[in-house]
Amino acid sequence: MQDVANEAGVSRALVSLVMRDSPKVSEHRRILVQQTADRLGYRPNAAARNLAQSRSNTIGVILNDLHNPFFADAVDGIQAEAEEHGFHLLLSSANLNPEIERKSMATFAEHRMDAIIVLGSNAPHEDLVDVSGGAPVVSVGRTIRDADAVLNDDERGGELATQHLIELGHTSILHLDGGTGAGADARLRGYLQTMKESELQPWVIHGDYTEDTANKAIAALFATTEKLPTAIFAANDFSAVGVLEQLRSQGVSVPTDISVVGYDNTTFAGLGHVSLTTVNQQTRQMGHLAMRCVLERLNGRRATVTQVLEPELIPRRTTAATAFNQRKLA
Amino acid sequence: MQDVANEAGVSRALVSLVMRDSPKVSEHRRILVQQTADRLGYRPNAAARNLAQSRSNTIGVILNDLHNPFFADAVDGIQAEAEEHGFHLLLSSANLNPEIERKSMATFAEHRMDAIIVLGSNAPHEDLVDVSGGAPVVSVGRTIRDADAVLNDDERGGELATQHLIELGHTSILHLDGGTGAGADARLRGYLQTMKESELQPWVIHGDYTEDTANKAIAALFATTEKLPTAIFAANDFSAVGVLEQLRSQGVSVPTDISVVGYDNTTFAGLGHVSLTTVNQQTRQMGHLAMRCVLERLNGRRATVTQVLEPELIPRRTTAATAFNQRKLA
DNA sequence: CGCTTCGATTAGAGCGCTCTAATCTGTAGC
DNA sequence: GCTACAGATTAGAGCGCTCTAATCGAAGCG
Repeated sequence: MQDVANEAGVSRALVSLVMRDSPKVSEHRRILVQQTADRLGYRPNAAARNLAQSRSNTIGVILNDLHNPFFADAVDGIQAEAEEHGFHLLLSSANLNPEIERKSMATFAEHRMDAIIVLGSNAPHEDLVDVSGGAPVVSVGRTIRDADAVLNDDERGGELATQHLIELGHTSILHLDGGTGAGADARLRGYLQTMKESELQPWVIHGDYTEDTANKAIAALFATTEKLPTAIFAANDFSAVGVLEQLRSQGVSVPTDISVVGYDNTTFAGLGHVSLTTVNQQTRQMGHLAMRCVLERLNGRRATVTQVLEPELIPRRTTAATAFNQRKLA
Repeated sequence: MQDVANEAGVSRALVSLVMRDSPKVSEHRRILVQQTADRLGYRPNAAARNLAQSRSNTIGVILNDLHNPFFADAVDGIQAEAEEHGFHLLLSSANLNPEIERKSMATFAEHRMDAIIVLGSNAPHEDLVDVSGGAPVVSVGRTIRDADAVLNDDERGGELATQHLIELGHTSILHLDGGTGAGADARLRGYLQTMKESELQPWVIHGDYTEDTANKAIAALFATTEKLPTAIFAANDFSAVGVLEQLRSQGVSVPTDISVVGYDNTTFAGLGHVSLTTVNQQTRQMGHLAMRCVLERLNGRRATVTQVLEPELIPRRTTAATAFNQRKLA
C-alpha cells in the first residue's frame, strides 16, 4: 500500500479510500491511484482490513453433510440473500459430528465472522452459542438457546406424513427417526401423536438422517423381523433414499409392497425415477429467512426471534393404498 | 489479551505463547494463563493472528455447484487430508459462473489463503491464476496455466464410454457435452475419436454439466428430431440424471429403448434405482491428491505439476445391447 | 562465590490496513 | 484582499496479535 502511495505521489490514506470506492475522492486521483495499483498488482490485505474495521463482512455457515441436498438448497437461499447485501459466505462442514460443529463455531468466532448460521445442527448440546464469541447466531431447523431460529413445524410435518399413510389404509407404519438430528424429535412426536389418535401401534427404529445408516437399519429390520410394515416414514429424504435402496435390494417393490414417505422435499425427491412422497419444508426459503434474520441482527435488533414455516405434504409415487384398501376401493 | 495478561500477572507475549501451545512455557504458567483466559472468556482474534503471521492456515476451495455430488465427493477427500495437517477449509460456490469464479479467487487472495483449490473450474479463461495474488493454486479436473493440476484422463474416459456403447451394438450414439465445463472438451474428443475409428457418424448436442440444461436439451431433441439415437453419452452424471429424467417423462424406457452413460461415478450413480452406467474418475482420490499437491507447494516445491488418474468404466443398468444386437445374440 | 548455561519470560517493533481529526486547497462572498 | 466554507487530502494513532532479541533467574561448576 505504501508502494502504491509513493508511486502515485499520494498518502496511504488516499489509497485506502480509493480501494474502498469512497465518494470523497476526486475523479482525477481516483483514476491515478487505481491505475498505479493495477500496475503494481496491489491487492488489499483482507486480514488487515478486518482487523482495522473489526468486522469481516463474512457470514459463517455450518452445515453437516455436503452429500445431503438439503444443505445445498438451504445454502442457495442464503447465498442469494447474502450476495445482494455484499456479504461473503464461509462454509464449513461438520460431518454430523457435534464436536466438529462446536469447533467450527469456535473457529468462526476467532475469525470474527459478522454472524454465524447453523444449518440443521446435529448437536444436542444447547450451549453452542457460548462459543460464538458474541456474534449473532441463527439456527435453521432446530432451536438453540440464545439463537434466532428459522424452523418449519416439524411436528405438524410428522403428522402430515403419518396421516397421509393412514388415509391410504396403512396400519402398520414404521418410523425411521433422525436421532439427534435437527427437528427429528418433533417429527417423531408428530408421528406418535397421530398414531395414537388413530389407535395404531407405533413402531420406531433409529437413524441419523444419513442414507447409509438408513440403509443398514432397514437391512437389520429384514434380518430380525418376520412381519414387515406396509409403510415407512423416514425422517428425511436422504434416509428415505437409503430405505428405498435397501428395499430394492431386498426385492420389495415400492409402493406396491411398502409405501415410503420422506421429509424435506429436496431437489432429489422430485426426480422422476425417484418421485418420493415427502413433506416440503421450503428449504430455500428458510435459507432466505435465516439471512434476513442475520441482517436484522446486524442492524441492531436485540431480541431473539423464531420463525416457523408451514410444512406441506407432496404426494408422489412412493406411496399407494394398501392392497387390502385397494381391493376395498375397487 | 492485555486483560488476560494483567489478570494473570504475566506479559502479553506469554499469553500468546500459551494460546499457541508453545512448548517453551512452564507447566505452572500454562495452567495459570489458560484458566484466566477461560474465566475471562478470551478468544484470540484470528484476523490479527493472520496479519502478524502473514498466513492463515486456511485453504480456499472454489466449487461450482453444490447440488452436483461430484463436488461433495471431492471436498470429502480434501477435507480429510486438510484436517490431518491442521488446515481449515473455506468453501465458496461459484455457481458455474466464470465471473464469480474469478471474484472468489480474488476474495481468497485478499484473505491471504495459504493456497487455493479450484474444483471443476468452469472458466475458459486461462488467466485465473493472475488474480491469485501469488498463492499456490491447484486445479482439479482441468488444467490452468501456472497451476498444479489433478486430472483424470478425460479423453480416455470418453473413449471408454463410447466404446462400451459400441460394443453393445449401438451405432446411433448421441453425446451431450459439458460445454465449457472442466474436462468436457477432452471427453468430447474421446467420443469423436472413437466414433471415427468405428466409422460411425458423431452426433453432439450441447449441455453445461447441469441436470436442468440436460433435461431441456433432451426435450428439445424430442421436439425437433424424428429419428432418435439408441444411446446417449452424457458428459457427467449430473446431466445424465437430467437425461434420464426427460426420457422418463417422454415415456422412453432405459435401457430397453435408449442406453445412457454418465461420467464421474458420483455416489448418486451407484444408487440401486438409478444404477447409472458411468465412468469412475476417483473423485475423492482427486481431492486427496489436490491437497497433497498444496502441501508440497507450501513445503517449497516450485515447479508446477500435473497428475493424471486412469478412468474406469462402471457398467450398471442403464446400458444394454441394442434390440437388433440382442436378437443377433439370441 | 562468581561465572556460565539454558530455559522461561518479556519489551517493543512490526503486520497492513482504517479512522479520526487536522490540514490543505480552491472558490465564493463581501 | 480577507474570511468563510466545503471538499479533498493527510498524519498518525490504533486494531490484536506474533516475532526477534534481550533479559531474567535458577541451576551447575570449578
